[in-house]
Amino acid sequence: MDRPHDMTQPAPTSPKRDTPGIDAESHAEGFQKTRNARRTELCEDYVELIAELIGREGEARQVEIARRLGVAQPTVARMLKRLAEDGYIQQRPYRGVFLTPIGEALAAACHRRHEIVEGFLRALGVSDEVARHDAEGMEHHVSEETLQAFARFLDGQQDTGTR
Amino acid sequence: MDRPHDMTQPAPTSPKRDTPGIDAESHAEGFQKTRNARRTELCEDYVELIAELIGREGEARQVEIARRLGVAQPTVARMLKRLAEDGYIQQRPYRGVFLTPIGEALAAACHRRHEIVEGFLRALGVSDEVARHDAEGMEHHVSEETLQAFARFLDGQQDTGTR
DNA sequence: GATGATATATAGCCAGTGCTATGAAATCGC
DNA sequence: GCGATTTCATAGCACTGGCTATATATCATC
Repeated sequence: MDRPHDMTQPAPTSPKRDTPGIDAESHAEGFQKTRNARRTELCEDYVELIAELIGREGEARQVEIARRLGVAQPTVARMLKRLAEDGYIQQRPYRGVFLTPIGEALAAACHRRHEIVEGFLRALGVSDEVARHDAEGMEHHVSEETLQAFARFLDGQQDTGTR
Repeated sequence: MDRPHDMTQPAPTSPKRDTPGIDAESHAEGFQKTRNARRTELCEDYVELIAELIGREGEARQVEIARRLGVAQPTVARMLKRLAEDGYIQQRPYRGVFLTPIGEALAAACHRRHEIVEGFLRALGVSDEVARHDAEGMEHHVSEETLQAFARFLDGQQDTGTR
């Protein structure tokens, strides 16, 4: 079992049921998910960046990844090892790092999400620079449902916005 | 100096200037900010939750905070110590934790932001549950400018939406 | 006021993600 | 092909934020 979760209390919700609709447990669940998502976010940032580098520079080297992410090279090295173990990338020493099909798929999904979020913010009137920055932070927390809503809004804009 | 930033490279942008508009450095800056923001996010989550608990239950105890956040009580104890050192809260052992004026202000700001983000998502047609979850994740990454855009949209909705 | 329950504090562990320093391997230039 | 440069790997450290186990302090009840 991953987390025991301590079920020893005998229904602690009953003594104080003045909460509107959200009980403590589901609240906690959300926070836990958010915490655990941090690992995934890093993976996504790496894979997305690697895809971008390959597309733009023809290759993705550790030093360049490090420079883009603003971290030291050994930090990248360790993370790449993990990404390789997880099957997202393939490392060819002194030739750069490449995406596996799985990695490509993840990168594409992230890129699509990023584009939608950033485009959405801009459509709302947010400045380019801020849209880019906020999109970078938000993208990992946008569920598919919300993404659909963003996309819907963008479509609507396209119809009415070009008059 | 906080981060040396390694200025030893002689203008590394010049050899490959095929990037559209974003150089590696500003890219890196964004990631670094996002990383450093994590500490702040936790503070905000705590302060916001404490305010909510005080408002709803009349008091905020460690055990309850722990239950809401889905973490163990010692984790909360350590974080509360930090929040107290940082001047956000005041701990009165066995009587609960209270917000300082600074803490109150932070909590209010976070609450406002949270409300706007969640309301905005709902206005976009996102289901209540998902809106709540996504807002929790997104709120820390929404800049004031984007928040204003969200608020503007909500105002617009109010006018045309009630027809 | 003793005692059991509850609340808090503390110690010590682990994993993750930063870092620097440094070693080893490959590539490049000549 | 040899030395310099570049690229990558590794070791070892710090900090944060999880955890469990356990001690201590307060509260409530009798």
